[in-house]
Amino acid sequence: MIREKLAENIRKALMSARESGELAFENMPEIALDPPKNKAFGDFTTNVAMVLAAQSGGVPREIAARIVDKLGDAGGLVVRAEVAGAGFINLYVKPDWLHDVLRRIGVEGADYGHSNVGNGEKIQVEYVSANPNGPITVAHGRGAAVGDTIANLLAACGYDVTRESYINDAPNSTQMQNFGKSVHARYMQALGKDYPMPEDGYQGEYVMDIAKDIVKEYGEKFLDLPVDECVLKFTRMAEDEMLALQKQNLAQFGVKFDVWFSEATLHESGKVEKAIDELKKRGHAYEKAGALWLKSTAFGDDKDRALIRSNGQPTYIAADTAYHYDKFQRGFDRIIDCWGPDHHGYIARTKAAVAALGCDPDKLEVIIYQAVRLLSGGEIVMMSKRAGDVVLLSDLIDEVGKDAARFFFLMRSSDSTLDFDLELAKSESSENPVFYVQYAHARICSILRKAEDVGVAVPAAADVDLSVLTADGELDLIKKLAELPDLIAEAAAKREPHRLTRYAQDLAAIFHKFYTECRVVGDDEAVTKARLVVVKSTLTALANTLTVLGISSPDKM
RNA sequence: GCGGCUGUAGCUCAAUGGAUAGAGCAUCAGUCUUCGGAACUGAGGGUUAGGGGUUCGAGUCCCUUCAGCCGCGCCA
Repeated sequence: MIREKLAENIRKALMSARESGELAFENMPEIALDPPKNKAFGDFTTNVAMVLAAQSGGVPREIAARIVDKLGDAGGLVVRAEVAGAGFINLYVKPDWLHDVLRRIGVEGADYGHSNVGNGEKIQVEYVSANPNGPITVAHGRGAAVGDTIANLLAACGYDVTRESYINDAPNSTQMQNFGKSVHARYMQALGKDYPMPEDGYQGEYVMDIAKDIVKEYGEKFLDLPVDECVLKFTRMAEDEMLALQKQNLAQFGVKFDVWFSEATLHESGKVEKAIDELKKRGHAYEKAGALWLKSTAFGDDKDRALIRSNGQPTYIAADTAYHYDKFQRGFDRIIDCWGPDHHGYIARTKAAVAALGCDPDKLEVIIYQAVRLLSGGEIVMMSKRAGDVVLLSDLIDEVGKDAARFFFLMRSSDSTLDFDLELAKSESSENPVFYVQYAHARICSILRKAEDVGVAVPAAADVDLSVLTADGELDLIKKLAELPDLIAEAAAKREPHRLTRYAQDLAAIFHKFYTECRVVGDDEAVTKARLVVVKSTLTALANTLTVLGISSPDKM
């Protein structure tokens, strides 16, 4: 588009200046063209003169002046080019580049903002990955929103994305055993027995619900079973129920996985053993104190990690190593794991394990999102699964709605802890950013309904004289629309979904301003038609942004 | 002790190494109120935690000090 054309012309100017001896440089610098922060600095600005000065010497402003001189009107694209500040070149582009933006949006529609930079590269995003011993909680919620949106972003950029969640269902894990014991204790209690909960048992209400379900279906049938056998049976039953519940919770949140990968199957299929054998074969495993260890220190980890305990049971790390080995064997070009903050210490060992297996650890990328604090009336709502006062994702959705929940989880950089203000999220006012954004969408729909009422159809951009668009409110809005493709590409590349929520808010604000300044459906037919194109284009860009975020675009509110 | 994240306006947070550090909320003052007022305009408010360094140029990169949160198992 326009920027490639401008960059090409700048390159030509540079070459020409070098040939005439006015500039000296060895390597053609990258031509960065950015919309300036301050619109008094033109439509696009480039720092190429300063880059050249740093590379080959010279005074930036003088270099800039020579480039401007050679650039001329850049083949008719540029109205004015000027040197500013420390050596920036500010370009004022002929206004019809904005018309191209509108025409492009009209043609691309729901694909506007998407690209093919991924070029079909196979990429896997793993997120949520909860223990199947309880419902999805608010703590999982951020991971679900972040992982899902990163997957959406990558898909929008032409990657071949696989969404996957790992089920931590290893039958001999202490967590799952504890869970089974808790269900068992509640079962006994539900039948009126005085039976103690295990130490570190799961106190959540849902455990009692599971027990009651078992009583309802089977009555006292399991009362005489040996405890161990009964616990195992209950673990399996409860796990199935929880997994189904988790899927339901996530579906309610707009999250669906292509693959649910069970840890238990890794043990059953012998893949854990195989991975361990491979590590032994490669000489990266050794025995000590009756246990088998991975020599992860040889690959940058702080200490070696146990693979098989002295009691013969494989550790979580062993299974996780087998899991990542399996991912690599499935042929992904890139693997992204999305983990909570308590897992940051596992990056080094997971990469070490992968490297020890002969896979490229650089293909494995781990995104750590920081914790969520729920605030209600300024007070922190406590979350602890075992204590039972956990906040469930389904409760949060019931409270504030799916859209607000997703938007709030995605508002901040993943690196920052997130304070989730419940009152704000459910307030139906302009203070609530998700309402502000959705309101803009609904308002546009309302304008389009109005146009329909008075019998004006929204024309195609190509059929309209767009040169009547000259007001600041109109031009600012179109410039914002023009940013979307770069924004999505950048948010995808940096794995930063929060750029989208910010863009949505900015776009909504600029639209509201436009709305105040520019009446759309009015007496002047030419202006009405052109503005309808602008409004419809805004609708498209806003809806596309919200779609990537997994948030609905309401026609009415 | 080791490691991670964070520290920016009264509050919550933005800012590919770029120009005068920006939004929202709150406060104060206004607009408009026939396309949805869930809107818009303006003002005040800053030593980007402190110190050093790198360079044309640092909130951003490096070093260091301080503060807050989190993690550091033959748990998962």
